[in-house]
Amino acid sequence: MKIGAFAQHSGLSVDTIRYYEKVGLLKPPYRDDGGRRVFDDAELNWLKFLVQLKATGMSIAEMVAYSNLRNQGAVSYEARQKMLIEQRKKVAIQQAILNECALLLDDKVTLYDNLIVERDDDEQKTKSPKDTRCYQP
Amino acid sequence: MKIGAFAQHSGLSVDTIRYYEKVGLLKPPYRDDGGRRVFDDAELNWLKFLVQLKATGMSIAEMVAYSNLRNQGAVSYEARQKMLIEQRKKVAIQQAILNECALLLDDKVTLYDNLIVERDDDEQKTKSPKDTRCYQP
DNA sequence: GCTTGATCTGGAGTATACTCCAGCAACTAT
DNA sequence: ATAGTTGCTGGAGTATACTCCAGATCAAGC
Repeated sequence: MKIGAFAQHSGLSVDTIRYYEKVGLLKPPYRDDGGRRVFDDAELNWLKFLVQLKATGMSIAEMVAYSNLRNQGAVSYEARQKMLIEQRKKVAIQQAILNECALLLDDKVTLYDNLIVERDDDEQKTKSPKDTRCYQP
Repeated sequence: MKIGAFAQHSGLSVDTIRYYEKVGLLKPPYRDDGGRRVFDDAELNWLKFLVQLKATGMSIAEMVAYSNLRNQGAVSYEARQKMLIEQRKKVAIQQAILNECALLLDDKVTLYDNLIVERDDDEQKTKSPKDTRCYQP
């Protein structure tokens, strides 16, 4: 598949694909007669994996390190696994932080419900104190 | 408290504190006789909240927008609540993505366990094929 | 008094990860 | 055949969020 389709299937832009190739995340692909890049499904799966690593907060530099290990073949299994274990730990930390923040946001949203009610109550009282008394004859 | 202590309590650097003030996340603090910033606990709590918003992936620009609403007082309750609800949704999405990535990483780590065993089996066979036959006399 | 460490200002510099552009080549549909 | 789309390269530019620096001031301990 050509770079446009490759980009679309991965959710990245064409420029980003070329950038990823330049920094070493993607291996230089086969070129057709016209000098255009042609990517295969294996490379698409690899790129999708990179996108997921990125979603975990891994930097390009780290992904390049992983990519280089991958290019060394079976001898780097341990090193690669170690990197993934490290990243897994970071994900756990991020998850904990996000869970905390989710609770905080929920609390704050509830708090604003209360603040809005209080504010509007005050407004009522200030504007026409007699109105409130209508309901307590 | 002075900027050094303020920075330490918030987990940010002194430079970052001044940067946050410059962009409008922190209001210009009281200055002592020597012209030094003096922060109070209320501002520390606000900053800690900002740090948590940042942890949810909110950008500085969005935080400034929120901060500006806050400075308008009670009239912006609804607008602020709306922002927090939006951010809460983004957090839910991030959580879903992270959960998926956590599963992926766990799978990959297990996969590497298997790959390592396979690789070492192959190595055994290649090096001394008789060895494997020892256990099948 | 003097040194040391914290703080000040304004502005420049950095890291990361893209993103865009000019100018050209090649494929594709009409 | 021609117009439009896609792709190419090399390099410059951008957005974000800091981070660092020079040169000065100020407070506190010896």
